[in-house]
Amino acid sequence: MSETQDTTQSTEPSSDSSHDSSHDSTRQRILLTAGPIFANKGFRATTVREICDQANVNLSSINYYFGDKQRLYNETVVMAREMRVQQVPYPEWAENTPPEEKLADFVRLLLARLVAMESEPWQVRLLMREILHPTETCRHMVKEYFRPFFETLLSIVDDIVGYRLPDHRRSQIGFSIIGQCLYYRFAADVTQLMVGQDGFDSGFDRENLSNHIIQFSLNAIEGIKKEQNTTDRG
Amino acid sequence: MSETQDTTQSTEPSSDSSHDSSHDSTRQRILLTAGPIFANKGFRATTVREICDQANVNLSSINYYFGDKQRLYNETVVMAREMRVQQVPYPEWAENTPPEEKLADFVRLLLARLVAMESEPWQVRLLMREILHPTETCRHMVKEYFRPFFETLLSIVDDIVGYRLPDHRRSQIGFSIIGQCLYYRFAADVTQLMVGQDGFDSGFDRENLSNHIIQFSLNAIEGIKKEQNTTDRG
DNA sequence: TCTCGTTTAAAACACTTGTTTAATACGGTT
DNA sequence: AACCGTATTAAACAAGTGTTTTAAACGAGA
Repeated sequence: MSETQDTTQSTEPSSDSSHDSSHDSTRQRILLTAGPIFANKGFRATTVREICDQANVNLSSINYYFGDKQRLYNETVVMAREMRVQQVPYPEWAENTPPEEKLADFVRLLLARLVAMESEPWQVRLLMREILHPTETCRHMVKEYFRPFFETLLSIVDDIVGYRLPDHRRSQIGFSIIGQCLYYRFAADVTQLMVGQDGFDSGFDRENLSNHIIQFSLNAIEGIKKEQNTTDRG
Repeated sequence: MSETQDTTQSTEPSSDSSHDSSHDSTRQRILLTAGPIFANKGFRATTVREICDQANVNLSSINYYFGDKQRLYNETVVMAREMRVQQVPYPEWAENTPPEEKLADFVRLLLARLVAMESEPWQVRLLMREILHPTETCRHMVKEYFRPFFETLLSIVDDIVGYRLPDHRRSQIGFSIIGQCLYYRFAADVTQLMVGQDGFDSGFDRENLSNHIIQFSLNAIEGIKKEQNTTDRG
């Protein structure tokens, strides 16, 4: 009765957790190997054989532990986000932190999470793939994580402006800031082609970049603030 | 021998041009059918059978006209760019056009080329794929088209600022502007998920968007200009 | 009509892919 | 030692892939 374990794949393989009970070193190894490969080549172009070879596990292990390739992919995506958030945690702000400083921290956080020039940011690349072509997994992440994250940014903008702009104006400002950061993730390769390797190394490190985006955005918001005031008065 | 039409691409291997002499309706049909499919599914996920079925040509036609799948893809990419540039041509400016207005036109042009909400912008989607994962074809496009395009933008920025900033500062400003535009191409789906279908339709049409990006960027540049001046004096 | 180069057609080929099967090795319990 | 559920292995399977082959249809010129 209690031993319903053998019904693991009655209707669907279910990939379920009956396996990961004891030592899941194999399972972990597959996940950590699959991540970077999926990140680099995408779901379709990645072959299970490649993963298994590189992880030194048998071909059928993927089916054994995850059911099929798709579910393995899903698990790597959620793992990627968790790892990335853990690697670059959210800042804690004091009560009296001025919003301008908060914005600066926010941009730095975003760039740190997105553009990790050093080390292998395969987690980021994987998440970017989801942003480009949202699957169900992504829809869930938007609702659960991206949206609150975005709302934080917008409330900071509100504080800087001094009052709340119309919804679409707030969002546009938010996307302008995020867009500048995202650009260097999406178009990193082309950017490098554009300014050359040397120019890229000298003027586009994260420090340099975040300073520019912060300044650029603060200036822009300041301008909007003034403009809004003049139209109010005029 | 007077018929030099077949020397269109001498050095290039086969896929050769001995075919396109007479009626190339089949060839054209393949190209125009392959474009959208490649744009939607990418190179790998697209099958030659799918293209042939949809174009109502025989399976071996691709090999006959293009040599192989890869060369067909390359041709669709260059065709896509040509079509897109033709669809949204570059503006002609009068001598005395103020740089602010040029910048506005530039942003509008970029958004028009990138974000064609209406109609099927499969050409754009195909080009974006190349930007994400540059191939040799893309490297050539960068050198030949993107770079001059970018330089135009930078010289406009120079005019607005009034003098020439250091190279990396100029480029950063350029990328901030382009980044804001590109964002709505790359992250369109997620953006829609973020603000909801209604909010998206009401506040994110191209007119609205370009106005925001123009204002945002002009404000930012104006701020940089002032700052630079104060640091000069201080 | 016959010929010949070009274009289309159908089938076959060779290979890769995800998935499944059936057998074996392992570790703890009785 | 015998047993049994778990984990691993090697082999096979079935479907799909890009490419090649071989033959047939077409169209114009002699």
